[in-house]
This record gives sequence, structure tokens and C-alpha cells, in this order.
Amino acid sequence: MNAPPPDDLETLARVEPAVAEEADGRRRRGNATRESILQAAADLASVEGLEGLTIGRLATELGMSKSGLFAHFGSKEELQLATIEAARRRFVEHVVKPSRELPRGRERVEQLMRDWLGYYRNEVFAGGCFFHTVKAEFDSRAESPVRQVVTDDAREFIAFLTREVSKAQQAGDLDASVDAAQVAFELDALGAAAHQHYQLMHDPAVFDRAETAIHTRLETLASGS
Amino acid sequence: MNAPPPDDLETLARVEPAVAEEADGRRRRGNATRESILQAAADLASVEGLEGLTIGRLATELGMSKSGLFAHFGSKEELQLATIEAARRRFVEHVVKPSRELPRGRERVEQLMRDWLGYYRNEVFAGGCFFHTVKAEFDSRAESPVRQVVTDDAREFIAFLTREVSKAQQAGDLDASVDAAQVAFELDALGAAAHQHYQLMHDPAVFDRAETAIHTRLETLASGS
DNA sequence: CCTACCGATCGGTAGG
DNA sequence: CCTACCGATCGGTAGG
Repeated sequence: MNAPPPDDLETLARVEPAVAEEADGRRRRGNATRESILQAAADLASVEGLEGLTIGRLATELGMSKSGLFAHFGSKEELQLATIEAARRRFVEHVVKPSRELPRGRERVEQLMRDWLGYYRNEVFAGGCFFHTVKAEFDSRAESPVRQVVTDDAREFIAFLTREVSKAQQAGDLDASVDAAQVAFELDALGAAAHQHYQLMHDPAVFDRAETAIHTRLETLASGS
Repeated sequence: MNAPPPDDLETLARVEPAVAEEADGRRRRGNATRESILQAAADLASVEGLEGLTIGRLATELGMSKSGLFAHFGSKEELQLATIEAARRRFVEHVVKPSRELPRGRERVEQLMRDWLGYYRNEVFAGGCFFHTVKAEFDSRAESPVRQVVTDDAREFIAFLTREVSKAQQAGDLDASVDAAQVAFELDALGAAAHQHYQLMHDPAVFDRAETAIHTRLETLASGS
């Protein structure tokens, strides 16, 4: 029960195949070590970016040797890509999943936006949202595998918001004559701005401002029902 | 004629005192070198951030020796602070000044937003907007002189937007019962989102999306006149 | 403005 | 998972 519909979650959370377990538990211990490295890496990168995430610093923080940590990944790029996946898991857990329990419609969109703002307010990553940091870091850099994953995730989140707006329109909650992608752009803009201001000024009043703007916008789109 | 009113511009552009000129022109040459260094630094930092802006790389790009360039500033932090001032001059020229020729009111607000979006579209800095890059870079770092200047500039821009909205309200163009700071927050959010999406996806259609959102929002605030 | 350095740190490797 | 390295690059200095 309460199993989320598979459509959105699978694209956003790209489930890794489970790794076969060794009899002595070595593999499980290795995976647990790897995951704890990656969660620390995601927090560090949410502050310093994925380039500022250095292997030496991460190793010191975890009480490991540099080469011991390095052996888990093989290259810095592999570490960066694995860190993005770990951060995605945390994001899905806090922002995407909770509102899945509500029926499709305006209420679900509003809950999703509240969860998103709450995730900012609670600083689920050490430096605010991991994804805002890395989007800004890679947005004007040359193409690379890391940049590609970052843009794919950004597109996916906007597409996810767009689908939720569409569903609310289909449910008769929002004016269906307005482009759902346009509304999703505006909602994304308000969330991102709240995050940016909060990280910079530490004033939680910005969340009220964002909620007001979201509510006002959705009110103008409310179908007479 | 066409001299901009001093109120907003001086706070945003913090005019440096003119340096006394030496008879042999050495000082002028020195200042010109310094400014060309800083403009290159601002472009580099708009891509790589103010930490990624390394003295060695900047020197190579300008065909100077590292220590020759370094001598102009004395520390990396001084270079970073001077680079922010140079970037501010460029921003004011492209975004703040042009709409000053229009009378206060809704038209001026809309022109300001068009100039801002045009500045993004034209990639006036090599990596999009210098200020978005450095805001994201420093937003979750520890306090420092550089971070302080970055937040001051961010506050100043929001305050500037807020004043322009207020003036449009006073001119009777926009509903005066809505909080001007709330409207400024929303306008800032839409501009910043357009920048982010454009840098990441290279799709200029996002500017139409932003303009549509800005226009729609201001229409809901239009006083019946 | 230059050459020639400094100690620290970077990503990565050798060998165990 | 470790110690012990590597060449490159960092910010910064000495001396001119």
C-alpha cells in the first residue's frame, strides 16, 4: 500500500540494480562504506561544488587515506557522477515522494511545492540544495559527462513539475488553457529564488514570500469549481 | 542632459575616486592595464567562479607573468574584490542605466526587465551573469569579505527593483495595495530562472517564457487607468 | 613588469 | 584498505 505510481519516480530516481551479496558480507560492508562516502561527498559538494569536492579533503573528513577512498571510484569524474546519484536519491526522498500519496490535482502541486520549500528550510544538504550548486557550477562550462547528467536532471525536474501541473488541469483544478510548461517554469523560478535568497541572507521570511507568490499564481489559474 | 538621477546609480555603481595623473602617463597606463586585467578576470570568474579564477590562468590568458599580474593586487582576495567592482560597472552599464531615460512607472519596470533579459541573451559576460555565478559560489560558504560584498550587491539589486516597483505604484500604474518587495521578489525570480535555464539548456525560448510571466504578473497588478 | 623560487595541495599511481 | 610516491598547479615571496 501507498506504493507510488512507477511513472515519475523511476525516471527521477533511476534505481541501481542490487549487487549480489557475498557470503562473508564483504560486499555489503563495501557498499555501506561507499554509500557513506557518497553521502558525505554530496554534503561537501553542496557547499564547495563538485570541483571543490577534493578527494583529499573528503578522505580527511571520513578518517580515511586518500588512496583508500580513491580506490572506490577510480577517477574523480566517477566520484562526481556517483555523488550526483546519491544526491538524487536524497532529493527524491524529501521532495518527490511525500506528495505522491495525495491524489493528482492542485492540492498535490501545492504540497509538492511546500515539501520543496521545506527541504530548503531544513537544509537537507549541508550547503542548501546540492543541485542548485552544481547547476550554477557547470552551467557555463564545456560539455562533459558530468555536465550532461546535471542538465538531464534539471530537465527531468521541470518535466516532472510540468506533468503535475497537467494532471491538475486534467483534474479540473487549474485552467487548462494555460501552457503547463509555462506554469512549471514559474513555479520552478519561485522555488529556486527562495533557495538562493535563503542561502545568501538566512532570512526564512523568503519562504512566506515564495508561498504567497505560488498561491497567488495558482489562484489566478483556479477553474471555477 | 539625460544625466541619470543620482539616487539609485550611486549606490549600485559605487564610483571610485579618480586617481591623480602622473606627468609621464605611467599611472594612466597602469590603470588601463589594471582595468583590462579586471575585465578579463570578470569574464573568467563568470565561468569558473572567483575561486576558480586563478592568478596563473589569468596571467597566461593575458600574456603576463604570474608575479607581474599579482603585483597589481597583493593578494587573491584583493583581486577578487576588485573583480567584483569591475563586474558591477559592466552590469550597471547594461542593466541599470538604459531604462533611466524613461519616466518612472510601469513602462520603466518593463524596460528594465527587458534590458536584464537582453543582457543574459547577449551573454555580456563570457559565462552568463557574473553575479549569479558568484552568488551560488559563496552562498553557503563561511563569512568573508568577498561573501559580504556579494550579499550586499544582491540586496542592493533587490532594493533597486523594489524602488522601481514602488515608483510605478506611486505613478498610478500598478496596484499600490500589493507589497512592492513581494513583486520585486517575483520579478527577480523570473529573471534569475531565465538566466539559469538559458545557461544550462541554451534555449532562447526561455526568454519568451520569462517575458510572458512578467507581463502576466504586471497585468494582474495594473490599476484601472 | 620579470625569473626563480617556496610549501601546500591537487588527481592519480605503484606496490603491497 | 595502507604508505609512499609522481608531476602539475595553487597562492605567495625574494630579488631585481
